[in-house]
Amino acid sequence: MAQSNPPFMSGVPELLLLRLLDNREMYGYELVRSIREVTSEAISLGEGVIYPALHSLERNGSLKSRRKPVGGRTRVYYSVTKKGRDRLEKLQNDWQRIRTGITSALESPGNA
Amino acid sequence: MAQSNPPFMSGVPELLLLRLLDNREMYGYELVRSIREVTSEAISLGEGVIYPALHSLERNGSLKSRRKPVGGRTRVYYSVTKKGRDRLEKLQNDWQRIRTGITSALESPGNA
DNA sequence: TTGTTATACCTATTAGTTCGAGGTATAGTC
DNA sequence: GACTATACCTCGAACTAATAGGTATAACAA
Repeated sequence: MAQSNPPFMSGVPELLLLRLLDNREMYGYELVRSIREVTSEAISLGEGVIYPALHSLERNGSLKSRRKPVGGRTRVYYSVTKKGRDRLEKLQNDWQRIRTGITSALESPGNA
Repeated sequence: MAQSNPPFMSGVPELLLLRLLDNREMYGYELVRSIREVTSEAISLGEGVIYPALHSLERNGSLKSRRKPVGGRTRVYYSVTKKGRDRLEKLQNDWQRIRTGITSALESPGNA
């Protein structure tokens, strides 16, 4: 059914990925689990969201990757570039602005 | 250029419209200005967003409308139905959950 | 050895919504 | 007579998250 436009999720995968990878390099499968953790289970993003997002971010220069063999398997580790850090900062600003705006609206008079 | 997927905006028009109309009936042009106000200018939605959103919400039964002639012009006033109130509650819950999750993630260790 | 689960990567398709630009028409002001 | 504000509307483009499905190895149990 591919429920497409879930409310309030646009930009969220990108923000979370950049935020986590700004800390330390991680690989896709690890990021999937990590996102559940750092959001206190509030947000869960599947591999079908994470991998395309990582590829897209690498394509536009926000991330770089390196392949690292670990115990017979190969992991692809991603880390943030300068461009990615700039993008992260912009996203965080956008988030703050919208978060504040909505909070403001929801608290507006008439909140019986 | 129709900049399409601005971060963090999905679901926002729907939430704000339902929230404002839950208070009192309003018409489209009024809602456009009102949204700027109640969000402290943080969020601005054009008519190209508002009118289609209103039509869509009416189509799915969340809103009902009535035409009201005012000084030679006709305004279309919208108000929230039972279904719309349910939808509003769900959206507010979604918003809280995601807002909390993201806050949690952004405050996670490594916030140099 | 067979079956199952966890790890680890990936793509294709769909859905649908926000956005800017543009269009019509009336009322009021300068 | 021109301009701005009010008030409604549609169209097309762009984009992105979600589900479902697919491959392959390692580890563990039965």
